[in-house]
Amino acid sequence: MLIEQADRIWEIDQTRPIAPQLRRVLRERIVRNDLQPGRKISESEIAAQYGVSRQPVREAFIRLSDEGLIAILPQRGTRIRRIGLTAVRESRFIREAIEADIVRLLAERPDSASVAELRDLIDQQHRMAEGDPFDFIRADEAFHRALARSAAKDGIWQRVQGLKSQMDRVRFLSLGHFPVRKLIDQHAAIVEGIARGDVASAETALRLHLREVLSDLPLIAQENPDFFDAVPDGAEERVVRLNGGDHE
Amino acid sequence: MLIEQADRIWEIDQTRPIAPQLRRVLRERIVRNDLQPGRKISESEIAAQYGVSRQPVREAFIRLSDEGLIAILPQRGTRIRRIGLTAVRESRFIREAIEADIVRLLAERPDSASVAELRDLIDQQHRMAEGDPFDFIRADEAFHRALARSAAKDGIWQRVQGLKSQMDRVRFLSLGHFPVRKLIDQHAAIVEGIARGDVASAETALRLHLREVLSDLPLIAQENPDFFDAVPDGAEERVVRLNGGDHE
DNA sequence: GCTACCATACTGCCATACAAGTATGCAATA
DNA sequence: TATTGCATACTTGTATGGCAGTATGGTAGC
Repeated sequence: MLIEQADRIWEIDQTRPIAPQLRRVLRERIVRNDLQPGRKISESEIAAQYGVSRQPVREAFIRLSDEGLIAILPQRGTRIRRIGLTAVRESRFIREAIEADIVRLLAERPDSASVAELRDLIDQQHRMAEGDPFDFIRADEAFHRALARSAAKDGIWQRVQGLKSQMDRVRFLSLGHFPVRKLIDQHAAIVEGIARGDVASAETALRLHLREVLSDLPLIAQENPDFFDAVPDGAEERVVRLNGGDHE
Repeated sequence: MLIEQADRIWEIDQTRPIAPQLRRVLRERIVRNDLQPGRKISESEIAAQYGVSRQPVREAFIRLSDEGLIAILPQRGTRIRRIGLTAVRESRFIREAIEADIVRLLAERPDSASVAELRDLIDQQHRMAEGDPFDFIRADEAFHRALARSAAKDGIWQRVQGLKSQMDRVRFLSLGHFPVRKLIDQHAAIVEGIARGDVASAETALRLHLREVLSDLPLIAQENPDFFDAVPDGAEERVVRLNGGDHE
């Protein structure tokens, strides 16, 4: 289940509700940069492409627009939004805040079953460290989701996913060269913090981890200027100070 | 601006895009319990009511469904969702996490202009403490929004608003009897923590504040059983431990 | 060569029509 | 009386046509 529900996420099953399927497919195509930022799309174009009418396409567009993946300009057209540094950072900020509290919950009352499950997931990650980066991304996703579920906040994960799409676009741009080993080690640090009931260290580990993922965001933006909004340079990111170590 | 853009939020301006207006109006009606939980609504009913076609209504429904305010059952109908204790608590949890980090940011680098603005808002709240509860809710909202804007995370507030609707439904049920004075004092505690640069105390003040708002959630649910989902009692809420004061 | 104008094609938005599934009430039957 | 079957009136989902506003390319005028 972790590896593949993948078979053909790219096809539309005409016998089931079309609009939600389209939403999923289009989001995937955008996040994976198959539909490139700046490209114009239209309801009729996509409708023809998938052999459906414009109506479900429109409904998919609306949801994607809410997610910030496309921009609908009335009477002018619809286009894939470029990746906005601000949007990505805000998504990360929100996600860090939420997951930090989740991890604190877990560390305050460590649960051996959950810890075991998380360690299992990390083992899986080790095994696929050298393989397809896609698989690792899925594994990473499973890990973070497991964190939420362990804290009995599974419903929250669904909310978070809408935000995640912004970050995911960046991750798919940096597919090859992110430090898998390092990320796995950070996962492990989080879990061990939880297992020891060390709230502060678990929280710090998580915050560091989520910052790592986008640490070379400016670099990626420089390497793929066409995919990003004009960068308002000088606008440095403000993140909360980590609780460990430093003091006034 | 704080008091009234209110004139007639309940009317539809046929010359402007209809779907977004409908979304706003319907959300307001649901949050204020004008459209009561459990009630069945249909696209055609609402369409006739506002003198528009089904299409924009449908699009508004989709968005409201994403917010968790209504449930669309294909071929069966659409109904106003009852207030789910879990959904409310999850919304509150997320909001606490985000705003806690925002407050930490502010307290780490106190900005006299922002502090002055926040104090102004609190003065306004004092002046309208005895007045229409609606006005106080708006003032409270302005305060929390100002927090986000001061941290240069204004974009985040828009994301948070989607979650807030769940909490707002509860607030509108408890309109008369929430402790306005106490809430204002808590606002003040947050601001003074920020002003002193006391990160821990500001954060704690905010977390306490957001918990206060829903402290009598079970009571409200008991008093208005028709508005709430069947309560899975015994499921107590898990919140993160506050950093100040308490220890094992 | 340059500018202003206009026809045309295209867009998203809305209205309407049709399709398919579901609840409901009534009637026929056991 | 209780139950089954069906006609009917809903529901949402999808398709299609018309509308108003916008970009675009060519052309006429200078």
